[in-house]
Amino acid sequence: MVYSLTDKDKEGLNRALKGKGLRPTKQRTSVYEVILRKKDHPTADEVLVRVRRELPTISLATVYNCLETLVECGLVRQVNFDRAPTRFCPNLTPHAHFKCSRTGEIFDLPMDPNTVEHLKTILPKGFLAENFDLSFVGSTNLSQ
Amino acid sequence: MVYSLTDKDKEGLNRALKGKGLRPTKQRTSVYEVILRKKDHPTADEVLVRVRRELPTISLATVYNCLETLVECGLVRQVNFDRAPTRFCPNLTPHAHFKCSRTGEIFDLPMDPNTVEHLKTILPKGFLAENFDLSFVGSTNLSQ
DNA sequence: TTTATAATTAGAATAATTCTATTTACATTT
DNA sequence: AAATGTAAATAGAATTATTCTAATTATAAA
Repeated sequence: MVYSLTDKDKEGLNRALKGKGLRPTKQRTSVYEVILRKKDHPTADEVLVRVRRELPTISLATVYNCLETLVECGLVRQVNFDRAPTRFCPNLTPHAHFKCSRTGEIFDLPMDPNTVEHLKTILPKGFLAENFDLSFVGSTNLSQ
Repeated sequence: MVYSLTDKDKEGLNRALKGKGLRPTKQRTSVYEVILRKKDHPTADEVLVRVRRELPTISLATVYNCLETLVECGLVRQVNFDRAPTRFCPNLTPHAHFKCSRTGEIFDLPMDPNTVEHLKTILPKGFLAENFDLSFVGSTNLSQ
């Protein structure tokens, strides 16, 4: 094994899975590992490539299954942009996403609790949000 | 013609298209008409069905072309939810979307300018947003 | 250890979107 | 008004993204 989860992350995964009555199989562990290791926003295809370095025979269907499980457990989030495949994100802190239309790069933008609270004020009575996805598209000028 | 655009909407369409050097063909007009008429959030497939009542031979590819053009002209917006086909929205006022996970229904949630300004404060220096997409998923209890 | 269940697998199936090559419509120039 | 050039529409194929299916394997519990 080239990579491996920290004890803390491993434990977090085990606890979250157990909470749903699910098992920490090597596929799930490996997918989680890959998602945590490089904190970018891979598509399912990209996850497949990375996981295959550890588990050369894993299929795309299993990667989808594992990612779906991780999302259900609240360990991974899905990120959507217009007409683009789903991307997956291990950052569980409140944040938005920004895609640079020039480079395609995706950035996490942290949101303070105050902003999150402010956001929720737009929910009318009777609307209970389980989660939200806030994505910006624009251009970056990071040269300064 | 059963339906038709108001003069105001027609003019808005013409002006927006002309601004991009494009022509108001009957397909574009009809797609726009359908999108404006029923203010829900149809997928491209649903738009096809509706437009075919007017233009029975129009193809899905043309519907995609027209929708893309309308998006580029700023007359229609795309709405994304996890693992779901793109939906299209004619509401150009600042708002978010809420999808009820029970019924699948999608609601527009208006955002006041103050909230929009607040949102933009999370953009770091050098990040210029052209647009954003804010989507909530949760449950509604509209029985009260 | 048997048994029951959950998970994985490959590959097929489906759904969503884009591409291609041809035809048609439009606007402009003659 | 006819010819010309370009934009748009078209059908259908191709591609991409995702889900489903049925068979096999792994795991946990009895």
